[in-house]
Amino acid sequence: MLRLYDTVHGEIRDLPMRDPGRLSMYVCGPTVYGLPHLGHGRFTLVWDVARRWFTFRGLEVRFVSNITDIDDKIINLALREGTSEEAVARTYEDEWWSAMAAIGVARPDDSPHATQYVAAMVELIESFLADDVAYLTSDGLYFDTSRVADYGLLAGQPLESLRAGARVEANNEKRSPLDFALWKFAKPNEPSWPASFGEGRPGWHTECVVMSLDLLGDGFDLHCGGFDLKFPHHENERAQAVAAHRPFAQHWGHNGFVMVDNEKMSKSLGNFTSLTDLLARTDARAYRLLVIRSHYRSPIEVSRVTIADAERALARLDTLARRFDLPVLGGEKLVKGGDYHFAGEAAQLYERVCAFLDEDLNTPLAVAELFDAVSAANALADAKHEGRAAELALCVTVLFAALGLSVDGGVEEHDAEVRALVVARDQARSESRWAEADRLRDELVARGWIVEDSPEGTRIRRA
RNA sequence: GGCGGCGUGGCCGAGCGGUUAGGCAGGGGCCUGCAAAGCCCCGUACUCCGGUUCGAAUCCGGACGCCGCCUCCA
Repeated sequence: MLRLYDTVHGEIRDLPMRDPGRLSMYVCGPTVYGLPHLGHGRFTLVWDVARRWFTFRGLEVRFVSNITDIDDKIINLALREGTSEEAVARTYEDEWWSAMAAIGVARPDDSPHATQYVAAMVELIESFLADDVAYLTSDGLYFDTSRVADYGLLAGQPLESLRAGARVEANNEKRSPLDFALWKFAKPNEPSWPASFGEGRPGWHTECVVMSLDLLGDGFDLHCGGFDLKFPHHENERAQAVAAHRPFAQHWGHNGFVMVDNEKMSKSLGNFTSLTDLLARTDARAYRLLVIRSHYRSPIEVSRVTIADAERALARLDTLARRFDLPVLGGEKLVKGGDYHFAGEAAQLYERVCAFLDEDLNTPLAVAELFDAVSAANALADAKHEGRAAELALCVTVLFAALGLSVDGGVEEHDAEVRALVVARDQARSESRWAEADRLRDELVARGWIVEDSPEGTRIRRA
């Protein structure tokens, strides 16, 4: 049974399924006005891992994640750079998808754009006006949060207490500081859409509720995002669904932040590293390993030290792949558990890892178990139990692949000149000309190779 | 001010009542022509102060420190 922590109930619960065997999942996506940073990388990795694991376990997952392509930040950037909002959104959406591809996050089944859903949003807002749940101010339409009885459910506190904690608002026409913009009237030269209540653009909270319900339907299963979206974003999405009398997400999942020097990484703090920068100097798989080594709800510390640490751990896995000549699995194609059957130690490993992951995606325990299995496989092979060792090693790669981590021994290209050095070294070694062998090794090292001896002779790989 | 969370060995990071988490780094050994890789062994850690218990990192109370949300935010 697959279980997952649910924010509303504050406990781990069975994963709900409106249709047994099929899981509908919505993850709040990015606003495309800048390069994706490590925080975006974490939330996409976390939910990509979840999606992959649920798929591995036999569920048919429908995974939807939006692109917010109209927003104040986009407008401001377009103004600053003297370009159009469309151009800004397109540029950074392209950056987004290439970063996602680079870190191995599989494409959503649907990635709706806010600008494609404006008409539906207008319709929803009209119904709010009709029901007196929305009201007009000079700069737009607002949602009256007092009309939702259980407002504050996701925040975990009652409306009154939220209201008391709210800071000073710029807009004093709001009835409550908690009320939020459904629609912002267009200012000169801003992109806008027609609406019966006045030309303008939608507020952020309205798009996700409209798109998720449209694509996944009433009462869809799972709605996910970062902890910071819990309130007010998810609260407000939910409030609108309630006001529209539509059953909303049955289960809410939230992931922890990426921390830098014990502070949340965010654009507003300016302490972020873009994924693009990270990928320029790091194997993307190391970041995934770093992410799955801790629990998805915990904060993770990301620094050159922790990334380097993960890179070395990853090298240990790749070494295993090289030793056992393991297939490279994973990638864009999601792995299904039903395709594999294991015996002996591998079967036991499989059971244990599944038990950990089925219970609130406990990736750190699963990873620890898998690293134990790496040692075990090597030890078995050292003891000449080749068959058992190979089976266990294969199971390790299958389970890592299930989490989207491709263990890869990496066959690397080398030219004839390098090849000649390797051959010459093997020759020297076979004749016990050690000084010559060491000289040839030094030469290979100088060309950027790591040299290892094996029963089959000199093996090299990129340093 | 309200709500939530956290403080674990050199670092990262699990565990949440009794048994080695795991990784990285470090030390010793085996293997190796020497290495590398691999294997084996090693640190005996849980902010502090009380309490509950036969037994607490794990439960309760308090103190201190830190973080997050309440405003755009993954």
